Amino acid sequence: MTYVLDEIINGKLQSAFAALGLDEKYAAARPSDRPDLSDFQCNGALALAKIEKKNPRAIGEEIAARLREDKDFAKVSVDGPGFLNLTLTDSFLADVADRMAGDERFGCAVVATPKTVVMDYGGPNVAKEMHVGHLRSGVIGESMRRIEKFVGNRPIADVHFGDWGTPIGMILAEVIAADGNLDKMETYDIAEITRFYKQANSRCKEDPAAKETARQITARFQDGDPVYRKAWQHIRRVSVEAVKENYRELGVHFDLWLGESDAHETCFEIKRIAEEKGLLEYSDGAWIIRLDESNKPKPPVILEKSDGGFTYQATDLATIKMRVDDLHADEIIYFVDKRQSLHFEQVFEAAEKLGIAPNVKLLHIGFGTVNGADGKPFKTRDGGVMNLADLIKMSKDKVSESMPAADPANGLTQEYIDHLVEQVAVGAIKFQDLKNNIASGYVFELDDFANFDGKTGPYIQYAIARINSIMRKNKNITPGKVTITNAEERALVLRLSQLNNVVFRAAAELEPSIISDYTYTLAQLFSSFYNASPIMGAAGAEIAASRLTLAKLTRDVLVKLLELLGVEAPEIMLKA
RNA sequence: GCGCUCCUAGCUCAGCCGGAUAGAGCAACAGCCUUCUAAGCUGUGGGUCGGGCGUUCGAAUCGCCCGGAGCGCGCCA
Repeated sequence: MTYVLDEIINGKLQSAFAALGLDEKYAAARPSDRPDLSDFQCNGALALAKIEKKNPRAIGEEIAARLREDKDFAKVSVDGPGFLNLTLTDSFLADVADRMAGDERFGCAVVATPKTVVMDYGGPNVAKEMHVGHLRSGVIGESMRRIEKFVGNRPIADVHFGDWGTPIGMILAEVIAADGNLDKMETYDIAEITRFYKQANSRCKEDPAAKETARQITARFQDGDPVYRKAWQHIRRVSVEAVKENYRELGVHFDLWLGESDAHETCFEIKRIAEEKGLLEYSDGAWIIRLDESNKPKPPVILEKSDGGFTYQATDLATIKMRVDDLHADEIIYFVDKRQSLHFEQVFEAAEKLGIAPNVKLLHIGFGTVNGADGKPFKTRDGGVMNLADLIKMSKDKVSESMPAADPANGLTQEYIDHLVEQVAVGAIKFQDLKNNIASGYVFELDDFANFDGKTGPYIQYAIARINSIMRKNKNITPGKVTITNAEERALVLRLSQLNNVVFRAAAELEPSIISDYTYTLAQLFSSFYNASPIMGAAGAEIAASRLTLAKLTRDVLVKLLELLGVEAPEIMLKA
């Protein structure tokens, strides 16, 4: 039996409400907005008063009278217009901490009915260097995958590689233009292929004829031309290797490395279903599905272009069908730049009309862009897009500047320090990405790279490293039963007790920032505890044992939280 | 033109399915290292929540209007 604090407190409220014949729907507690008055508050009396046309304070007092009989509450009061303020006893809270410390899930529940959640993030493309946009998608998606898994769902992450569209034709055209044919293709590595793509990209922007050639080659390639397909396989393989290396460094995991190409055959099926359902329409040489325009004008979904190639809307629909049929998805979640929201609205509506995803929840979680100081999407000095590898390198360079030298005196090897630099640098980048709401973008300040103070990944890593140090230096003490001896300890335990609530809210709202925010405040409370509650100088062995339990529990919870964010926790963290 | 999103402290952001005294980080200022890591802690200052009207006992939160910013709108993905 898991021990979930919110359920226990809500349970107490529910029985009080039920005993008074009040609707239990309003018997919900939440962390108090007024920590000076209470640990938890319940605003149910206010809502009930409106419905039952009674005085909210009178209802509140009736409920309070019941709750006061419960010895777990130190104080129950009705304040203001009818807020129910609940304060737990120190011994009850101490017991919560003991139970959390004794449970490998720290008192967190698991969902009653696990869902299969297909998660689509990353979305890198063949031959293109990964940039900060891919970073956000990967970092956010990876965190949500871990959160889904922790609460008991079955996430399946698919990278959904962009390996099928016009860029392929562009590269092929560019190589043919350079070499006369594709014979040398297999000798090109990722750097050369990327160079071909960049050239092709600027050529197609300037020259409509080049664009047309690329389009024709794309169509023939998709149609199955063996020479083109062979060249494509090389491009894809080399690109996947490069992308995997990028994601390995970031700690972003995928269960499936499928791509748009894998959906190609199913595109024909989508077209057939559309035809069967009478949804397919021929318009300006293209095959389209018209959408409902009664609410607002919405462009139609184009399945097949006038040149015969399928669009990415077609491949997205085909991919939905495959995820439903083959992976048995209950939910499909896309973590893609919010500028693509119209695309997903269109695709989801078409999927509904086609009936290819019955009872499957389709969600687009749109995230904001990474911006420069001017508030516009981040660009490098020469106006290009900041690529991911450069970004990571810049962060590492900054972290390296403040690293101590490897030295037998501090017990650190060069190998450890190199690893630490990576953990801190990547942790800083990822936390930055996860600390605000997904939908809001953030400003990427190069100058702030040297600064790891305040609400940052390294701050939390540092808190963990300090606890590790405490554990090392107090090996002779055995963690014991928790006793609350001061305000800092109480505040820490109270915050710890909200873990389950936080994790499930993050899962329900698909919002890792709920976790990053909680993680930060927990680390903050630990820092205060650290100053107020010494273990070595504790007044008595029992207090020392209690504090050691709190320190260890906090450390374990912080490590778990960072794990849910996809951030690593170094064992030792030193600065020069 | 149509649609979507946003406007909260000097800066970057939380809070938004109505509740009490609107919070944090950075920056600024003042303190704290002979004691478990100062990437830390403690404190101070800083707000017409873009503006207006409305709904409500109660609005940063809900509705409408206005102003400002960004993004997106059939054959790129």
